[in-house]
Amino acid sequence: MNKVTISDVAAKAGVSKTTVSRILNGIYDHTKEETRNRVLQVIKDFDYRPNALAKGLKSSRTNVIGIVLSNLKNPFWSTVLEGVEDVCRDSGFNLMICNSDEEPEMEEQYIREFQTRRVDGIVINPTVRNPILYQKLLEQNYPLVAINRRIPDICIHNIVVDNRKGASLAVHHLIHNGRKKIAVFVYKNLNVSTWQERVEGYCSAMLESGFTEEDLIIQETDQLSGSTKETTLKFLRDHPDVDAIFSTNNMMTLEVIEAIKELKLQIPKDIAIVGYDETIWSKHLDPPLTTIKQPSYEMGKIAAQLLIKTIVAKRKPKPGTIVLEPQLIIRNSCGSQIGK
Amino acid sequence: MNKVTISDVAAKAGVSKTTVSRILNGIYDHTKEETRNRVLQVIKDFDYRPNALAKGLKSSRTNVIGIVLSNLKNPFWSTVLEGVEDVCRDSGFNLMICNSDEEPEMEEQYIREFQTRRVDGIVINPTVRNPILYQKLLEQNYPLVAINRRIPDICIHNIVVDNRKGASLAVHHLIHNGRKKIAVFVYKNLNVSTWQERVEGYCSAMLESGFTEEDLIIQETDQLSGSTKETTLKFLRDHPDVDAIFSTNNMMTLEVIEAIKELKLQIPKDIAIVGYDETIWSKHLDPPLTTIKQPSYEMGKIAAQLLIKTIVAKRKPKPGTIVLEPQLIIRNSCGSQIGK
DNA sequence: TTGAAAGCGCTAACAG
DNA sequence: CTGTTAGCGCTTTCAA
Repeated sequence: MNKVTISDVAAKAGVSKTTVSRILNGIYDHTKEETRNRVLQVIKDFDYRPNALAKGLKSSRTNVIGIVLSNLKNPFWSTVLEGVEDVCRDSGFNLMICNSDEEPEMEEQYIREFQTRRVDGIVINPTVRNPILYQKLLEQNYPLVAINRRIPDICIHNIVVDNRKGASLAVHHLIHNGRKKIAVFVYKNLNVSTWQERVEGYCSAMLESGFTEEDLIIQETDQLSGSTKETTLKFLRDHPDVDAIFSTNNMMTLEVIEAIKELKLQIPKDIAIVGYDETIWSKHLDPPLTTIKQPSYEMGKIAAQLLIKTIVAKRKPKPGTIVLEPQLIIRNSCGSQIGK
Repeated sequence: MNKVTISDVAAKAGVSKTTVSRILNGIYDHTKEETRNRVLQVIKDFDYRPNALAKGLKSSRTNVIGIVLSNLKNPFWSTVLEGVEDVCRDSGFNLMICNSDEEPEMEEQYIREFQTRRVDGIVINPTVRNPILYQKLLEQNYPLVAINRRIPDICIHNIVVDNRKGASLAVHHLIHNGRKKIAVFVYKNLNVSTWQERVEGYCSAMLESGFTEEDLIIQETDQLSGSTKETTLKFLRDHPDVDAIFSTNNMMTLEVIEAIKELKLQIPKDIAIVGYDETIWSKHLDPPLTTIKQPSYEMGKIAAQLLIKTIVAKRKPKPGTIVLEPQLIIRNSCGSQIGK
C-alpha cells in the first residue's frame, strides 16, 4: 500500500523527522523557507501521507467523531446525518456511523467500540435506556451530545425539538379548521420523550381550548410495519365521529392515510390529518399533507458544531438543553383555511 | 479518559504484556487456564479496553471500512447503507462514512483521508470521473468495491443493477397496457452509467416492440429541485399526445406527478407512469405507483461482504462485475392490467 | 533553525 | 506455557 513514512521523507530531504513533522503540522515559525520548500517537494514527489493512526496514538486526538443512530430508514435521520456530515467536512473531522437499532445493548457496545477507537466525541440519538452509561460518560468527561430525545436527570449536551409546541401547533390548526373530535396517534414506547411530549402537547392544547378530559382520544399503535394500518381501520370503525387525526410520526402517517382511503373516507372532508415531520413526499401525497416540520438538518449541524467545539476548545461549552422550534406547514389535509 | 493500558493490566496480573495481548486476541492455546482467568478478571476490574489505534498501527489492520456516498437524502442510499451497516456489525467492523456530493475532488480527498486513517477498504458509489484514481487504487491493491455505477475499462469489484433490464420491464409493461406514445425522462449527466443504461433499455425495448426511431421520446431534465416539474409542464404542453412516461429516478417521479396533476390530467387514464426505485412512499402516492424496484439493501450487503472478504481472506476474490436483478412492482399508475 | 531520543500502546518473533 | 525485545509511524521535549 502506501509504504512511505516520515523517515523516508526526512531521509530524502536530508533533514530530521522532527523537521518534517513540524512542516506537516504547519509549524513554520522555526523552519527556513528553503528547507520547508525542499521538504514540501519531497512530500509531493513521494505522494506521502502521514499515518493517522500513529498520529492519533501519539497526540490522543483522532479528529474523528462518531454518531450512533437508531433508524437510518427514516429520512428524518438521513437529514440529521447530512447536517453532521457537512460540519465534519468543514472542520476537518471524519465520521464513524453505527446503528443501535433502538437496543440498549447495541448502543453500549458501539459506544465502547468508538471509545476503543479513540473517537474524539459522540453524537447520539439515545435509546435513553442506559442511564448509568450516560452518567459514566459524563464523569469521564467524554465529549457527547445527545439529540432528539431528552435524557432526564443527567446534565449533558442535549439538543431537542419542542415537541409540546409542535403538537400544540397541530391541534390548534385542527381546531381553527372547525374540527370537534380530534384524536392523537402515538407509538407505544414508554421511554421515548419525543412521543410522550407530543401527546402531552396534544392534551394541553385541547384542554386550554375548552375541551375536557373526556374529549381526549389517545390511540396507541405498534411500530411494526403494517400494524398501524390495522389499528387505524379498527379505530375508525369504533370511532365514526372522529373528524381529525394528529399523527405523531411520518411513517405512521402513511399508514393512517392508507387506512382512511381504504374505508373510502375523504381527506379532509371526512377526516382532517396533520402529520409529523416534513419529508420529500409530504407535499406529493393526496391530498398534500399538512405537517409539523422539525429542523432536522439544523439539529445535526448544531450537534456536530457543539461537539467539535467541546473537543477543540479550551473553555468547554457548558452542557445543557438546547430547544429547537418546530414549524407548521399548511397544505390541504385539514381543509382550506389558511394560517391559524 | 481511559488511561489504563495493557501494561497496567499486565503489572496488576503479574504477567507480561505478551500474555495479556494473547488472551485479548483469543490465542488461548498457549496460556494456562488459571493465568487466563486471572488476567480476564483484571481486565474486567479495570474496565480495560485496548487502544485500537495502537493495535492498528502495529498490525496494519484497523477493522474499519469506509463508504463514500453521494446523496444521503435519497432513501435508496440509506437502504444501501443499512445493508453495509448490518454486515459490518456481524463481522466486527466499524464504518466510516462520507459524502462526495458528486464532486470528483471531494471523492478524491475523502479516499485519501480514508487511506490516511488506514481504513481496510472502501465501498464507493463512484462519481466515475476519477479514472486515474481508481486505476491507482487497483494497482495499490487497495480493497475497493464500486457500487451502483459501472466503472468502464477498469477491472475492479463492481456491483450494479441491470438498468437495461429495469427499463425494459417498465417499457414492456407500458406497452402491454396499450400505451402508444411512451416517453422517457432522464437526468442530464453524461458520466453516469445508470441513467444512460436506462435510456438505452428504453430504446431497445421500444424498437424490439415494433416502434421506430421516430417514436423514441427522450426528455432530459435538470437535477435541481423543482426544475423537473417545470420541464414536465412544458413537455406535456408540447407533447399532448404522449400517454405514458417512464421516469428514471424516484425524486424525479414526484415532480413529474406533481406537474401532471397541475395540468388536471389523470393518472393512469390520460397518462401512465412507471417510476424507478421502490420507496416507502411509492404505494401511498395517488395513485399507488408502479415502479422498478432495485435490490438496494442487498447491494449494500453484498458489497460489504465482498469487501470484507477481500480484506480478510488469503485467497482474494477475483474482481469483476456482479449484476443484480431489478423487479417490476405493479400498482395502479399504468392502468389495471395485471402482469405483463 | 534543526536534530536526537524517548515514548504513545500494542503485536510478534524469538528465547527460554 | 510465558517473557524479552524490537519495532509500527508519529510527536515532542531537550539539547545543540
